[in-house]
Amino acid sequence: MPKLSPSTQAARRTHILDAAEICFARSGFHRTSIQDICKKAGVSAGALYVYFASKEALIAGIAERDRNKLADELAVLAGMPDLAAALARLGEHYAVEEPQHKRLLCVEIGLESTRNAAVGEIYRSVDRFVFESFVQLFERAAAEGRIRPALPPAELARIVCILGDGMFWRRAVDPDFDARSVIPAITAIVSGLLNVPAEAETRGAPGAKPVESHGANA
Amino acid sequence: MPKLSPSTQAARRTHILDAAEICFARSGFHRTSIQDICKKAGVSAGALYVYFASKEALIAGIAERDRNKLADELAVLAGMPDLAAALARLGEHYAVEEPQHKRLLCVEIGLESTRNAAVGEIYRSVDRFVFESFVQLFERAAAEGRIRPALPPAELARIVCILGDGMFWRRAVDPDFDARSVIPAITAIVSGLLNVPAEAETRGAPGAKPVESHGANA
Amino acid sequence: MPKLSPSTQAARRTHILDAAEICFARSGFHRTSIQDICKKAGVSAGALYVYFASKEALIAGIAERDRNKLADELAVLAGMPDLAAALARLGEHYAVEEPQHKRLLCVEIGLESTRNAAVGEIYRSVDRFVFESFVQLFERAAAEGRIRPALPPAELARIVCILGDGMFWRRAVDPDFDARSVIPAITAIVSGLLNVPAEAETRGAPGAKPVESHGANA
Amino acid sequence: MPKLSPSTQAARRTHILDAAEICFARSGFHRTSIQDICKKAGVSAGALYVYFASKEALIAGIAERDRNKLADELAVLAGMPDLAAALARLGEHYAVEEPQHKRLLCVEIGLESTRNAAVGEIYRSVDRFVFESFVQLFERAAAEGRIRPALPPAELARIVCILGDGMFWRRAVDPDFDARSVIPAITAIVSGLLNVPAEAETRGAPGAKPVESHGANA
DNA sequence: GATGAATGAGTATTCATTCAT
DNA sequence: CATGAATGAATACTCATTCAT
Repeated sequence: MPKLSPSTQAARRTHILDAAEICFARSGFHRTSIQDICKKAGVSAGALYVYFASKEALIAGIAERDRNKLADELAVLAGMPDLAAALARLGEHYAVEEPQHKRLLCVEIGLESTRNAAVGEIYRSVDRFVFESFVQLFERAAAEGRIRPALPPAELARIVCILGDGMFWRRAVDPDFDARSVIPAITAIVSGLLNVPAEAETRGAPGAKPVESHGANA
Repeated sequence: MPKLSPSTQAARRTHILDAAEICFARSGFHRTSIQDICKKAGVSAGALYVYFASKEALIAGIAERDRNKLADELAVLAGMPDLAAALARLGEHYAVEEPQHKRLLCVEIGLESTRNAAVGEIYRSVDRFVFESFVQLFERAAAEGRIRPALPPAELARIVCILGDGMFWRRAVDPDFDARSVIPAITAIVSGLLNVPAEAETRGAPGAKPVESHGANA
Repeated sequence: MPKLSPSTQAARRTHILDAAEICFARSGFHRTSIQDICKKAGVSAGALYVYFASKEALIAGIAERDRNKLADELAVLAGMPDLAAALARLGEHYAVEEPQHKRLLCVEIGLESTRNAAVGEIYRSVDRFVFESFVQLFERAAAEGRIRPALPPAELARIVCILGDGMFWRRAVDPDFDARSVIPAITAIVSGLLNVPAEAETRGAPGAKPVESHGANA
Repeated sequence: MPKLSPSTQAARRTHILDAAEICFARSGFHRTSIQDICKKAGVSAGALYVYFASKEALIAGIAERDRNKLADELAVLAGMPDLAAALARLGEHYAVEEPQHKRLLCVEIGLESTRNAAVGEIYRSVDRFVFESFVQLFERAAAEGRIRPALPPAELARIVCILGDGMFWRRAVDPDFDARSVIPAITAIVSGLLNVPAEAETRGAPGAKPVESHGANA
């Protein structure tokens, strides 16, 4: 077998990561054995170790791929004109559409990031990127007059992150949680914070009104 | 040998749970060995197995104790007259005062709850209790005119939970997170949602103003 | 099972070392698996690891025991009045009586001592002890007029060691080697080097004469 | 693909053996992996297996080459007129000049010879050759009156071998051993055993004097 | 002939759990 | 009740060897 083409190698890596992701999500990093992953991937232990130097490297690989996907998606979002709609879309995606196994994986990665230097590095770098993206998004939108927030962009970003984290955690851990039904209220809160001027409101985030109304009569 | 008095037994159990909690928080459930816990507790393996039938039982014991403490604290909260202040106090407690190791433990428990029936039972029952407590709290406060929320109590409770979850997750996983600096804004959001009538505002949740102000100029 | 008495513990350790010694001698350190030793000792893997922290520790334990035995035997020798007889006895013991497996073990230890710090430490410390013992032996004997060597004690010790090493190596590695038949000639050489005065010669190492005779007419 | 010329094949074999020798000497036969050797030789695993059927064959190849070199060197020696000088030269070469890694390799080979039939065959055949060479050397020298040993040639050969073995072992295993400083005394012993007639002594084996002198004053 | 990815049995070590004392 | 030695299956990882390209 001569040297595999880089694309084949990458495909092999991806295939193993896919299998590992499923196993890790199902049982957690530390209750998943290398053999489990090999079986799932239909690959021998030796072959796996051609692509990943250790179980740690596999975990880091999973974390990296997952986090990079998040970063990519956020980058796409940053280009959308309607900020509130984009955020609603993001929430919808992560809290409703994404399959349960990905969410558990995400908790697993976050937890691992506190105890594993390599994963921690990856995790925090993406976390910083997400935060910075939000800050820039808000700064630009404010500069262009699309929003008039009462809070500075960094604080706004913090709160948006916390709301996202809360949705994500609840969604991961509470099987009865109906994300769809809270998204309107959450969106309304965010809209309120962003304080989108009336003339800019084209389609109105559903549920935005309540917040504004009670804000008005406070 | 005469049977140990129930109180001695309970003390022993508590002592072992304390040791387990520290170990579990430090290394996670599945990277902590029974021997680690025995060493920490200064107890032999045989003795540990007198009080806990298995490692699973120990994990469930930790989960139960942790969740019950949360439930207890919430029950105390329910008796406080000033709702917004009570919530701010709760947030302060969990997001600022509580030591890091407890927070990681909590993530660990939540994650375990998705894969371990016993822990899941405990976890969800407390989760339901917390939710119901909030609902009742809000219902009572609304009935008594202390708050005038635009949203129904259940939705309100959902959002408060999500905010709490978000703070807790971020606090567990992000070493740079400064909970104290976001609490005012969070409190303002909640106050906005609760819509505390002007005459009821005794001390004003710090940061409540911003939300109201920008709500006003929406 | 309460704490085993120290003597029982020591017996257990010895039992495992015995099994390990046989296995190591038979197949070498690195072709012997822990399971081989467990089987030979009739002990589970877990039990073995109660007494030895690692395979390395087991190897070091073997080396230590073997070297200490050598040191002990040499100490006994040092007390014997007839030096030449004592050396002949030592040679007889190591080159003839000792079972083959012990000799291979010894080569294994020597080789390991060049690549394993712990074993190296043990090995060299005993080596130094052996050398120093010989030096002192010769110094005392010379001071008391029992020998009149032409070489200084240290050089004498060096050569005796080399002769011993040569016998031991050959005995370990050459299945046809008849140690018994060369001992007389070796003894004669050593006697010649020690130059035992005529009146002191009680039993005359066989073959001593030739060396002296040709020494005399050189 | 056309068959490689025999000389190219031999060169490849030699190249691989060179790499293997370095690796084996550094880490021992059983802690050296085929991959280590491939890396050192800059050759793929598949290519290595074209030239050597197995790791065993590689070890045997190393043993064979090493032993044959020894036999060759001894054959050269056999042609030298001055026996004592030739022996001193041989000792000098193996105990002083030869690099440490070769000596460890030699111990490794000797040890392996006791457990591996193929290596054992090679090892013992060279050992016999060395012994027989010495015997013939001594017989011829005695017949020609160049030496007048008190011992029969075979015993003489045995002792010379033992002295050589002792030097080699010590040199391999004792980092502080100063071979050069003992060679005179060893040479003196051998000269004494050979009993070179006075008129034959042309240049005197270095260090021969000491033995003679103390022989004289016995 | 050469490559190097793949195999899969084998390795040292750990660990939840038991049970003789 | 308490002890801690003992169990033995399970784990991550290695490595001699093969073989499709």
